[in-house]
Amino acid sequence: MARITDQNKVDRLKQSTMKLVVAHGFGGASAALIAKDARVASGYFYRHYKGKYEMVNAILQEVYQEVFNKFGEFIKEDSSFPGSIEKMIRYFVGIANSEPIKVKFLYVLTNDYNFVIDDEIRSKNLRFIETIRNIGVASGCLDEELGVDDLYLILFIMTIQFINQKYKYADQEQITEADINHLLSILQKFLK
Amino acid sequence: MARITDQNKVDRLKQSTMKLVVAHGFGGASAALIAKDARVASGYFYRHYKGKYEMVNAILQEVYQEVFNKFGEFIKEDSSFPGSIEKMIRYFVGIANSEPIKVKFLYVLTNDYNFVIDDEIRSKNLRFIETIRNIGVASGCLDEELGVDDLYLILFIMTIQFINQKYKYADQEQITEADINHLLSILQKFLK
Amino acid sequence: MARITDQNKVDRLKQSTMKLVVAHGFGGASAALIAKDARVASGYFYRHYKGKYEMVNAILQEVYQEVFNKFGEFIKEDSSFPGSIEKMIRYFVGIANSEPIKVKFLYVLTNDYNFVIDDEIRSKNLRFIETIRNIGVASGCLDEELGVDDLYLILFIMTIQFINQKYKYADQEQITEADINHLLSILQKFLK
Amino acid sequence: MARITDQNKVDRLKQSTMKLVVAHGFGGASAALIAKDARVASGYFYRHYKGKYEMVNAILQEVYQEVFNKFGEFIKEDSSFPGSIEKMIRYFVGIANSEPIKVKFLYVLTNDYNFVIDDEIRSKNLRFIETIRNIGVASGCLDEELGVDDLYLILFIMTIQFINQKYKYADQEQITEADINHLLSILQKFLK
DNA sequence: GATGAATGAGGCTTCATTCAT
DNA sequence: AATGAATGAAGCCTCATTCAT
Repeated sequence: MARITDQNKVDRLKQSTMKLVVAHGFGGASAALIAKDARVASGYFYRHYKGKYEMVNAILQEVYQEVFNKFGEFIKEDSSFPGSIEKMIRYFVGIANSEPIKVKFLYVLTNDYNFVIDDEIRSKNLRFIETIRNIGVASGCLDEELGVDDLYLILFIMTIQFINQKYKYADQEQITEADINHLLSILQKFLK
Repeated sequence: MARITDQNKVDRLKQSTMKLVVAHGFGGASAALIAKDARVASGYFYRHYKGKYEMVNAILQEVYQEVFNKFGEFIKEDSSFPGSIEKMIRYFVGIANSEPIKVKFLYVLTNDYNFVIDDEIRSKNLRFIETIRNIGVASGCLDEELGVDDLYLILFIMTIQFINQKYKYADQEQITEADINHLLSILQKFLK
Repeated sequence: MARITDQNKVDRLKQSTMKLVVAHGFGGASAALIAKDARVASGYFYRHYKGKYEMVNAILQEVYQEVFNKFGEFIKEDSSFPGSIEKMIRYFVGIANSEPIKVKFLYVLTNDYNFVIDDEIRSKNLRFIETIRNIGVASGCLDEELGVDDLYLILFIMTIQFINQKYKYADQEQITEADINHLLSILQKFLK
Repeated sequence: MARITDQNKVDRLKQSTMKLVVAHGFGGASAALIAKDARVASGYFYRHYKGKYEMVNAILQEVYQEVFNKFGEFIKEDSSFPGSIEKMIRYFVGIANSEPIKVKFLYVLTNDYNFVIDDEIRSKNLRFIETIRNIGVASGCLDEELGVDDLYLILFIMTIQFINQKYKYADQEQITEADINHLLSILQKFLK
C-alpha cells in the first residue's frame, strides 16, 4: 500500500555515516551533516535507528560481523593454517582497497571506549579465532603460547593498524602487493 | 605560591581532560564537564589554550613527547638492543600501571583521524626509532627488512593495543608481571 | 461492511485522541502516538480532518454537543427544575463512570485558551441553560440573581471540576452515589 | 568575580513563560518563543531550570504558594469567617486585575493532568483551608458537611473559573467591583 | 589572574504532514 | 480507501566560548 523502504537510502546513510565518523569523529559527524551527505532528510535515520549512537554502533557491529563471517568461511574452506591466514589478510586488504572507509571506520571505533563489540558477535569471532588457533597449533605452525586474544591482536588489530598507518601518515590510498607481502612476513614472525 | 596553585590547576585540568576524553570521546567531553571535574572555572582553560581542540591536542603531544623522550634516554643508556626494548616496554607498562588514563588517552586519540602527531615530534620519535633500529640491525638482532614504521607499529602501537585490550575487554586494571613477560615474548619473536 | 470497519476506525481514533490529549496534553499527544494507539495508519486521520488541531477541536465540540443535547432533552422531558438538575448531574456522572476519558477531556480543554466552544454550539447550550433558568426562576427554585453564565459555571464547570478533583487528587476512578448526593447538595446551596 | 545573575532576566523569563503558556499552551509555547519574548538567549533558562517542563512547573508551584501564603495571612489576621473569605476573594481578584496572566496561568495548568500541585505545597494549602473551615464550622457559618476539598473547589477553583469566564468568553479584561460582589453573593450561598 | 553568567549557533531528535503505492 | 515511508521545519537542549566583574 505505502511506499517500500528505499534500500539505496539506507545504504547511502551507512556509507556517509562511516565516512563522516572517520573524518570528524563521532561527535563531529553531526546528524545533519550525515543526512546531507547521504542525500536523505535530516530526520530520516530515526526511522531505522533509535539515535545517532545506535546507528553508528549498529553499522560497526555489521562491519565486524561481515569481516569475521568471511574469516569463518576461509577457515572452513582451507584447513591449512598459513593458507587461511593469507586468505584472511588478503581479504581484509581487499576490503581496504575497495572500501577503504570501512577499514578506517573500524580503525577509529575499535579504539573508542564507547564502542564495544557486542558480546554475541565477540564470542562468535573468538570461536573462529579459536578454531584457527587449534589448526595452527596442531599443524605446528603456531606457537601454542599464543592465546586467542594474542591472535586477535596480531591478525586483526595489527592488520588494521598497518593499513591505517599507510592512510594516515603515508598518504597512501592503496595497499600494494608489496605491502601485503611485507605485512604477511611480519605476521608470520609473530605466529611462529 | 601563586604559581604552585596555578600548576595544580593546570595539572588537574590535564588529568580531567584525559579522563573525560577517554570516557566520553572528544565530543562527549564537554568543557563544562572537564572544568567541573578539575575544580576549575569553566572559562579557565582559555587562558592557557585557544580552545578545547587545542587543549586536547596539546596534552596529546605532551604525552607522546614524554613517552618518546624516555625511549630516547633508554637508547642512550643501554646500547643493547633487546635490553632497550625491554626497558621501553617496562617503562610503558609502568605508566599504564601508575597512570592508566594516559595510556588509554593515547589509545583513543592514536586512532583518531583528527589528531595527528605534530610533524616535529613525529620526526624526533622516528629518529629515536631509527637509532634503535640501527643498533638492532648492526647487532644482528633485527631483520633489516623491518623499517622504522614497522618498528613503530610493533613497539609502540602493539603495546598500547595489548594493554588496552586488557582494560577494555578483560576488565583488568593492572598489567601484571606475567602480562609483561607474555608481551615481551611476543615482541621478541620478530627479533632474529 | 466497509463502512462499519471505517466507523470503528474513526471511533478508535476519537478514543485514542481523547486519551492521549488527557495524558500528554495537546502538544504531547503526537499524531503518530494517537494513530498507533488507535491501530490506524499515521496518515489516516487527514482523510477526516484537516489537521491535528482540527481533529481535537472537532471531537471537543462533538462532546460538548452530546452533553448539552442530552441536557436539552432532560429539560423537555421533565419540567421540574430540581428534577432536571438532578437528571443532568446524574447523566454527567454516568458519562464519567462509563467513559471517564470524555469528562477528563472536557476538563483539560475547557481550560485551554486555544480551544473555545464554537459560537453556534455555545449559543445553543446557553439557550438550554436559559430555558432551565426560566423554569427555575418561575418555580421559585432558583435565585433570579443568577444569570446564564452563573448557571453554566455552577452546573457544568463545577461538576466537571468536582469529578476531576476525585480523579486527579483522590485517585478515585468511580464517582459513587454518595459523591453524587454530596455534589447535588452543594449545587443546591448555590442555586437557591 | 564573575557577573551576578540578573534577576530582571529571570523575572522577564517567568512573565513570558506564563504569558506564552496561556496563549499557546504548554506545547505551543516553544523555548525559542519564550526566550525571545523575555529578551534572553535561547539557552538561557537551562541555567536555572532543568528543562521547559521543570521551569513551567516551578513557576506554577511558586504562584500557588504565593496565593495560598496570602490566604494563610488573612486567616491569621482576621478570625471572622466571612471576613476572611471576602479578603481572599478580593485579594485574588486583585491579582487578576494587576497580573491577569498569573490567574490565567493558574486557570490553564490547574486543569492539566501533567501538572500536579507538589505534595508539600498541597498539604500546606489544605491546612490553611482546614483552619478556615474549622473557624467557619465553629462560628456556625459553615455547614460541616462541607469538607476541605469542597472548600478548595468553592473558594479557589470557582473563583478562578469565574474570573477566566470573563476573560475567555466575555472579552472582559478587568474584574469590576460589581463582578466581585456578584461572585461574593454566589459564594455566600453555601454559608449557613 | 580567575570566575561563572550569559550567549546563540548548532546539535540531536520529534513530529505534523504529504504522497507514492 | 488506506498505508506508512519520507520529509524538513521546528522543537528542546547543549556547549564552546566570551566577557563583566
